[in-house]
Amino acid sequence: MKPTMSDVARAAGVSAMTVSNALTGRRPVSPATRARVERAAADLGYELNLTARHLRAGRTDTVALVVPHFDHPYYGELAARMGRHLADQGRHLVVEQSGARREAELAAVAPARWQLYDGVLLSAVGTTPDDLAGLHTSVPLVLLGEQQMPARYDHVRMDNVAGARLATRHLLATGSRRVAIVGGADPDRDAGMRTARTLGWTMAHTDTGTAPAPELLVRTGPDLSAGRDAVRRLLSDGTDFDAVFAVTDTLAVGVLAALAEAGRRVPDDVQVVGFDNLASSGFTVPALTTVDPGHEQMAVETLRLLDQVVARAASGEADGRSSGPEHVTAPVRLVVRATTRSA
Amino acid sequence: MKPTMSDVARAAGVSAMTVSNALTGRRPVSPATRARVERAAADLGYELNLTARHLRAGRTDTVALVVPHFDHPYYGELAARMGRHLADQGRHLVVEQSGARREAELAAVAPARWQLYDGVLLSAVGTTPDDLAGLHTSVPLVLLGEQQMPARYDHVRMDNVAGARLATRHLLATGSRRVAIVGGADPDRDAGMRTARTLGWTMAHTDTGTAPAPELLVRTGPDLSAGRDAVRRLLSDGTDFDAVFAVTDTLAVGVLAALAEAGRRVPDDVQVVGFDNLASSGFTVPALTTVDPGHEQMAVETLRLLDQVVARAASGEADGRSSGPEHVTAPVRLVVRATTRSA
DNA sequence: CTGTTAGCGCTTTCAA
DNA sequence: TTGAAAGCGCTAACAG
Repeated sequence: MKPTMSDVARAAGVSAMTVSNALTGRRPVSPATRARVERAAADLGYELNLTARHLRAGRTDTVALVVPHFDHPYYGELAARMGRHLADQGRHLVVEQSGARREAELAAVAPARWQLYDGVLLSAVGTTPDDLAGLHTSVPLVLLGEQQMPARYDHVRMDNVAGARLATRHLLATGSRRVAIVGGADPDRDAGMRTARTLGWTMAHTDTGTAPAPELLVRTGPDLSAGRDAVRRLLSDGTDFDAVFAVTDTLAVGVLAALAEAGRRVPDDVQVVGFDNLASSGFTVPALTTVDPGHEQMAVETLRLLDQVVARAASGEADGRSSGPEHVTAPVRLVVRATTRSA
Repeated sequence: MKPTMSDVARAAGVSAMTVSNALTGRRPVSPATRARVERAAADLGYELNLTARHLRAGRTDTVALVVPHFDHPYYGELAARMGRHLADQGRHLVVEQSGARREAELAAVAPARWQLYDGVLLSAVGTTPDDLAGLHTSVPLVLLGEQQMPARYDHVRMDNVAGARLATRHLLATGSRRVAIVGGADPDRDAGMRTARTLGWTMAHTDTGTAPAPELLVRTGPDLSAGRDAVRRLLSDGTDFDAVFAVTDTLAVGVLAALAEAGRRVPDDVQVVGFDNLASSGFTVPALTTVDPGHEQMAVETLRLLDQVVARAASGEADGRSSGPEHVTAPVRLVVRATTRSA
């Protein structure tokens, strides 16, 4: 059997309480006692049991971040950034993967898990507002993502419409007239990221008194290959286009690959803009013009809200009115690189 | 106060034990009782406390994977793959980030955390074999990574030397004579991934009865920009080279960016090979030839070893001789794409 | 500075 | 089928 504090206490000839104090330093212990305790602990190979401490303390000093996929660079970068911030504050971050599945997202924020973590950041893509609104408690939960979300939770998002509008406007301002959107969505379907970015694309056209041709809207999957396939399709359909707004940088990489393979020059024949400003986006050939969604602001705001809601929960408030849930939209910014011409 | 099982029991007019049984289904409960319990639980907004269960059960059904950085695609893909496998088996994976720092890696496998997880997969890059060898217990731990590792733990790695040799041999076989290595290391320094891959590069030359010129070895950081900067330096130094072996695909992306910016054609003027076969590597311009390190085999082997060591720990064996630690090297494979000429 | 008591919330006995 | 008691390992709270 694994040795416990009592075992150490017996071996050192002290009480368990003293062992605890000696090991954690929470209360002063005489040097002699501390030495004896440490000796005994080492001899027995004693190891602290954190589950017991958590049960006792009711806190874990750990925050969980639930993302759809570990291997999507956007989420990897998000997790890394969050992890750095939390580590700076001496807290732990653990990341879980939901596979973008509704059940997995719900399981991750299920009541049962709420004692495991002091708070949960959920990057929701598979759940409906109703799913989340149905949760019957005030969990320390902050929502991230571009879906429609229930109003009762704090929520941080990026300004998708403004970003897409900015991107598309830049394409139109630099001489493009037929701007395809790769990864677009029907505006009347879901209210997710794609829909919002499609709306921005449409609005940019409206701004200049035009309207995009319907055949320029290409629906796709989320992966690199989807971006490539979309452009191949456009090309094989003979659709006329002189610019592509890819709704994510990931898709944009596929778009660039397809254009290169078809011998279309970027930006001379076709301009390209992405969205997300991934770390790798400055290193495509040519370097990708994209929309920065305000990564850092989102991270900072998210953690601020988390602290707020955790404090609210700690202070025993069931559904406190001290400060209602906030809904933050981070500001976007266009990053002009080499896949677009200068104005 | 949050309601507990006793609260539910009182409300339902039964014992806590019956609540537990009714809710978990571990033991049969009469339909009428179950209904009353469920009713009471719902009314009170009862939520299971997992920390208590874990303390009691001594297991968490959760495995932790500790990686240096969430935002390095190699680790993101590794985590995603592990997560999928474990989810298929009904177990949880949580991922932590060590920042590649020695203390963080040690903290992640510190005794204190071992009750939190049924097992830990450590992607070690910051620790020395001695650090890990010093751990004084038989933790369910499987090591991943290309460092030297202490023999007492299971360890899964890729065949770096063979892979680098394969890559370089391909470059030499397709007509290149001056093969630069970007991200190389002095063979007599640490025994990490870079050293191994540098060794493979050297061996490929030896295989053909030549030796690489020292100025073709470029030391770099790990990032995209490091790959770009390495090539810029090579170019500005006037070093003659007609191929680049980048020790990671990430560096290779930077290499391609720098070559494009300098107007060197790939593969006509300069051939390029990477290492890791990231998901995005098929979508560079041109598509990157690279070494696949056997991702899937590594994942499968890792989980096999983990199950083994967890079982060993569960069966109370202190340092069981039933089956010693295994050291597995996954086989590599060259993936030829468009940054190299065909033989 | 150190010890005693009690209990975090759940579940494994053992008994009815 | 249900219950009572005991305890997982740790640490507040209250002595001393």
